[in-house]
Parts: sequence; structure tokens; C-alpha cells
Amino acid sequence: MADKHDKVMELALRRGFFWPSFEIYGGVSGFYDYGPLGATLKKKIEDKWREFYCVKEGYLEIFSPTIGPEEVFIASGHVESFVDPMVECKKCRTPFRADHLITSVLDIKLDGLSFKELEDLIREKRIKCPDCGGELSGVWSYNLMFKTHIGPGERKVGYLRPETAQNMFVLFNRLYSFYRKKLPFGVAQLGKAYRNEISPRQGLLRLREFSQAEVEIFVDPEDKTHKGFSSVANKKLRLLPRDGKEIIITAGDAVKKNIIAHELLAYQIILTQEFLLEIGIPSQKIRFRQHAQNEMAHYAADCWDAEVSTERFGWVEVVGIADRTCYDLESHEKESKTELKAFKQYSKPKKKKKEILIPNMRELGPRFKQMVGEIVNKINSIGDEGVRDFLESGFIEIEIMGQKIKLDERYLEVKYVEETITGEKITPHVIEPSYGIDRILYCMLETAYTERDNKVVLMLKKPLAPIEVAVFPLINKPQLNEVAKRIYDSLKNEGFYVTYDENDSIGRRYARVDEIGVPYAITVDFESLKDDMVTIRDRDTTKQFRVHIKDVSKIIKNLLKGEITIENI
RNA sequence: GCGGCCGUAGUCCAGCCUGGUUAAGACAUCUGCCUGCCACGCAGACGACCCGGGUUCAAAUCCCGGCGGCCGCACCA
Repeated sequence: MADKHDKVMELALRRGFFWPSFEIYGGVSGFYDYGPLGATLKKKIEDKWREFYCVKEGYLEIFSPTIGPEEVFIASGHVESFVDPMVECKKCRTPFRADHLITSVLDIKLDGLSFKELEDLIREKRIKCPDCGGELSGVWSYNLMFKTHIGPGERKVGYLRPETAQNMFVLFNRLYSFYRKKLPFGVAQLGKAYRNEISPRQGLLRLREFSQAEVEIFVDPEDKTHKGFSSVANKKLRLLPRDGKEIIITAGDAVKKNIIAHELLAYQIILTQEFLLEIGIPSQKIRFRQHAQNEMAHYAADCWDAEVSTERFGWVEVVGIADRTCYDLESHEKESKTELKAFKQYSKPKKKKKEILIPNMRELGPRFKQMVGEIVNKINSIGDEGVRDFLESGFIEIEIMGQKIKLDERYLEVKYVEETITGEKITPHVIEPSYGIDRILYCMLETAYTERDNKVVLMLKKPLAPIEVAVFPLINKPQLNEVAKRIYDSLKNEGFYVTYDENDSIGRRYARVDEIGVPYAITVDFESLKDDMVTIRDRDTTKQFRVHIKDVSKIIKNLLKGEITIENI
């Protein structure tokens, strides 16, 4: 029995939403081409995402390279953590995660062992294949990143990015200046990411090259609020928290009861829900699942997945909403030796009284001559502790060019000063909603797929349909064709995605456009030649209304926007 | 990566077990006629054995390998 997944895949293939890539060379799994309808649909989903995040939230978009130098992914942890240690049974060839196997056989916890250590443990403890008792192979690693080389030769290693996020962390200082050094700010990026999956399946749900739409919101770690939160606090969410008990709760209560860690995360979850509803996923097919502690990515502190219910695969993750804390910025700061911090100004400057040492130049100059410069630098860099030592013992000892110099009260004077501290440097935390565009597109198609009288009707949300309006002559006659083509041309000029068809019967043409989700069809009949009116037919109800040709474009526009319906034109 | 099943026009599939003339059908597509609102009818056209090797006089068919798909195991930041 063909399930909905089969039917959607068949439709996608036949009508040009997407196709397996490189078919004439036998195909390569994990890659798909978007055909004309799929590419247009994808573009519309992406534009909707832009409308939500870039326009309404003001998180402007950037566009970065998809290849990055090794250092980026060493810092991000992907070179080390995006790897699985694998062993294989030499006899039955079953592969195992080496660490999982040892953990389960020896009933011990393993943390951060090297591959060699894992291998030694297996040999020492004589661990065999749990399935057949066969001998195990050595430990080998599988890194899910695509590796490449930058420039000639193999000296400079690069990787195809496994997520779009890293570019935005690497660019932090530039972005921080762009946003005029104020937190919070957000940056968006829509682009390709690459993961060399061991065994990709399930069509668009697990690709080796896929489109991510990510936003990184940089915030003060002590202020994870959102100014728009009060307006969404009453909206309901279907949550599946870590404890596994599903609840329906308002965003406000979820924060109050500490189910969702903070307002900003809750706001992002609501925003994601609004997005999914807007593209036509019904609310009963949406839930948010909290990651278990051990399931979370190496960088995340808390993470909620937006999941959409599908017929074959059950709940499918389409958006991940994570609090990545300061992990990424700190890692890049360390690896690049470049400060990646924001300056947090205190609401009131803090005053601090302290003692400092003032060099007595009158004495130091004649005594130390050309060494004075160095000595003064050393004195100025002496911390509070050094000052305290001096107060107690009456001298300090410094080292200049291997020479120890003792300085006593003759050379130094203690001064009491009041220092004003206006703020401090902090590493912002990052909240990240990360959309899987391809998965969303699949879920949209599956949701939209319906059958009516044995015919497929793709009930896509109207503004998102790749073809927005079809124009037909009632029958294939030159007089009608001429008028229909004129309407077709004028709609194209108005900016609509339009199709024109005069082949076969009117019924077949309606069926053809229903199948690809065209929301409205305009039909020119013989009456039209007399009264300048045409029929608009609604995809979902097949209801028809006659309107003036001159009003067609305005009416279609309003229908698509949902400002009017076919019943109240 | 392993195991099971599978791979034939754009799509769905017959034929394969038991090798043999021109690989059948349906739908879709195209052309012509017809057709006055939901896949109408008639006539015609286009179009396929996943790739490589082997066995054989002869391979879609049997054997081996590869690639791809589905399911299960494993994996999935």
C-alpha cells in the first residue's frame, strides 16, 4: 500500500518538485535537485522566513562561504566531536560505536578517551562482538564533515560547513560594530550546509547537502528577555519536556514554571510555531520537544525541537531552537586569539577606591638612566597585590633584562585614587533558531496532499503555491484563446506566477493545476466575449465566481493574501 | 556500513521462476479532429529493460560486482 510519503514522492517526481540527483550516472544518495516547482516553493518558504526574521524581528541576513579553514571547525568542536569512534566485527561485520559498546559491556562510564585508549580497553578486556562473539577490528573514526583542501597541495585543510552558524560567530566583531555595539542583536543566514551522512534515506528528510536558515541572537547572559514577549505570553504551546509528559501550556506559564528556561527561548518557540502555522502546518501536527541532557549537541545548554507529525516517519524535527550559551564565542576567542566580547555598560558607573604606586622620577632617572622606561612600565603594571606587598614590606622587587632590582620608598610613592568603572566586557550568549528548509518543504507537501474524486489536490497555503494562477479558454477556440492569452500576459506583467493551457478538456486542465496546487483558475468562455467577465475557480472548493476582466489582477491579489475569499468577492 | 526485498518508457507496472521474432498494458505527454465548466470521445505519434563483467549460439530473464531505492540493525551535533 502506498502511503502518503510514496504518493508525495511520486507527485514530486512526476510534476517537477524534486528529483534524485545525478540520475543518469546512477544517482548518489543524499542529494536531490529541486525542479521548477520545488525551487519556486522553496524560494517562497525562504522568503516567508525572511519576512519573519529579517523584516519583523530585524535580524539582518548575511551570506558567507560554505567552505571554511580547519581552524574554524577545530574551534567549533566539529573536528573532534563530530566524529564517531567505530569498530566492526571481523566475522559478522556488524559495526558498533566503540564507546557505546565498551560502556554497555563493562558497565562503566567513559569520558574523553582517545581512540587508542578505546582500542586498548577492547583488547585488555577481551571484548568480543555482542552478536556473534567474533573478534573486533581496530577503532576507526568517522567524521561527518566533508573534507577538502584549500589551494594547491594538501597543506591547507578545509571543510564544507556542517552548519551555517559558525560564520556568524567568526564574524562577531564585525557584526557587533555593525549593530553599533549594542546587545541584543541578531544575524540571519540562509544557505547550504553539508554532512556526509553514513546512510542517508528518507528523501528530503536526511540530505548530505541541505539548506539551513539560522539566526544567531547575541544577548546579555543576564538578560534573556524579549521586548515582544508580553504580546505572545498567552499563546499556547504543545510541549514535550525532558520528563516525557506532554503538556499544553501558555508560553508565559511555561517560563514561569521554569519548563522553558527563559523568555527569549519561549519567544523563539512561539515565533517558530507561528511560522509553521503560516505555511500551512496545522497546529495538531506541531509540537516542541526538549532535548534530553545526553542528546544535546556539544555546545547547547537547552534545546527544543519543533517537530511536525508525518505519516511514515512520525514526529520529524524541522527546527531546532537552542541556547548555545557562550560556548561558540569563547571557543573561537581561544582558537583565534582574538577577543570576541561585548562591552556591557553599567547603568551607574561603579566607583572603586584603591592605592596605586607612583614612580619618583627624580630619584629613578639619575639612578637607572636608560632602564627607566622599562622600570616605569613594570611599576604601572603592578596589580593590587603588588601594592599591598609594598605597603607591608616597604619595597618591591622587579626584574629588568635578567637583573633584579629592589625599589624602596625612595623610588615609589603610594597614592590613593578613586577609579570609575563604567562597565565590563562580557561574552554574549547565543540563542539560535535553526530551520531545516528541505524538511519543512517536505512536511508542507505531505500536509497539503489531499485526494478528491481520485484526483490529487495539493492544498498548499495559497500565497506559497509555486504557480499562483492559471488562465484557460473554456475550449480551444481562437477567439477564446486570444482573450485568455491577453489576461495571461497582463497577470504576468503584474508579477504573478501564471500558467496558460489550452490543451484537452477544461476538466482535465483543472485537474492538472489542482495537482500542483494552483489556487485559482481563470476561465474565458463565450459570454466573456460579450460582457468582459471571466470565471474564477477556487482550488479547494471548486466554487466559481464571475468577475470583470479589469478587476482580475486586483481580486487575485486579495484572494492570495487572504483579504477576501471566493464567497465574498 | 551490514542483512532482507527490489530496480523495465515521464509515472504505475506485465514479462524473469522455465533465456529465443517487433518487450505488453494503463495513465501522462505531443499532433489532428471533437468538445460550452471539473481527468469526455476518436485517430495517430513519442517513449523503457540501472551500470559493468560473466555464462550462453542467444540475457530484461541465470551468475558476480557496483550504483540506487524501500524495510530492519547501526548512525543521525
